[in-house]
Amino acid sequence: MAEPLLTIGEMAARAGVATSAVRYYERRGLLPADARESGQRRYKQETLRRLVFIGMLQDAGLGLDDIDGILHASGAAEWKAIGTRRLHALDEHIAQLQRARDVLALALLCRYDHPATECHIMGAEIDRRLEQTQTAQ
Amino acid sequence: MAEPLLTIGEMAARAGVATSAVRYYERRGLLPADARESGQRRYKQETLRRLVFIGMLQDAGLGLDDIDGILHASGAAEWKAIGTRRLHALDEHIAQLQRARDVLALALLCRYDHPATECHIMGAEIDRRLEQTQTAQ
DNA sequence: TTGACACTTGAACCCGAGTTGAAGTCAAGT
DNA sequence: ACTTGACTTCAACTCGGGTTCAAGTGTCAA
Repeated sequence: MAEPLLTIGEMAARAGVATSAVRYYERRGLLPADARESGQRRYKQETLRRLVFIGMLQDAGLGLDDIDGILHASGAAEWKAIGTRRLHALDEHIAQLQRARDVLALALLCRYDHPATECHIMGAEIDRRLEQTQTAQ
Repeated sequence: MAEPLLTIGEMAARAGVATSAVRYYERRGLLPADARESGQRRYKQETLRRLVFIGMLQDAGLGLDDIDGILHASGAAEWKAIGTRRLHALDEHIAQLQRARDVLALALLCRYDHPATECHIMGAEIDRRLEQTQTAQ
């Protein structure tokens, strides 16, 4: 089998991250300090997969603390709890961005040459927001 | 008309932001330094609306530099150019989050009690990613 | 043996968007 | 007269996720 070990540079390139990030993850305990060959890091294939996995979770908006929690969870229940929490947060985040997107798109439809703050569409949105905070207290 | 002026505290509360943020925006030139009454800021209603507007753009993912560009644009063409760029970025961002969301949701469906990295669904995703970076060079 | 090259370390620095703290000012109320 | 409360300034700090730097080590080829 003699699985070939990867240098930090190879692994980083294959995962599409900087070597500095790999060292940082190792420092944070997200990646194992697999082995050293005359002082230099040599990583297992498995560690490359873990590195890619970290990237996927980051894309989903998880912070390195959460990722650490998932990687070091003692059972599926534990990492799924974190994942579920983040999934909800992500859904909410997406919905919020979608609303913001729609407002922005609408504003771009303004036909006249006035400053953005005076756009009647934006004006209506601003009023909506102001009323919300008024009534929210 | 004698439009009532707002103290920084009132304005911040109505817009739902911290007073420190208002001072910060003023320093950055996003808000006008309307007036002072014995050293204290007094803002026009219009400035409150501008503050809310800033919040809306922030929600849409714009940075304060872009917001500054929009607020100080010399014509609609200028602010719309910024807005359009950010709208595209926002669309891409939402799409990317959506993909990440789907992967995360899928991973949570794993039925067995193994660590997240060994989940076969994640495993497949990891392989997809690895192949992408392989072929992408 | 000299150079190129990829790697090593720890510490310091970067960014954006504010927040925090210390020390002071001002007007109103008791 | 004193306290309270909201404000003022400026500089320094926070946070997350790294990046950059200086100085050094190890290996290979010409």
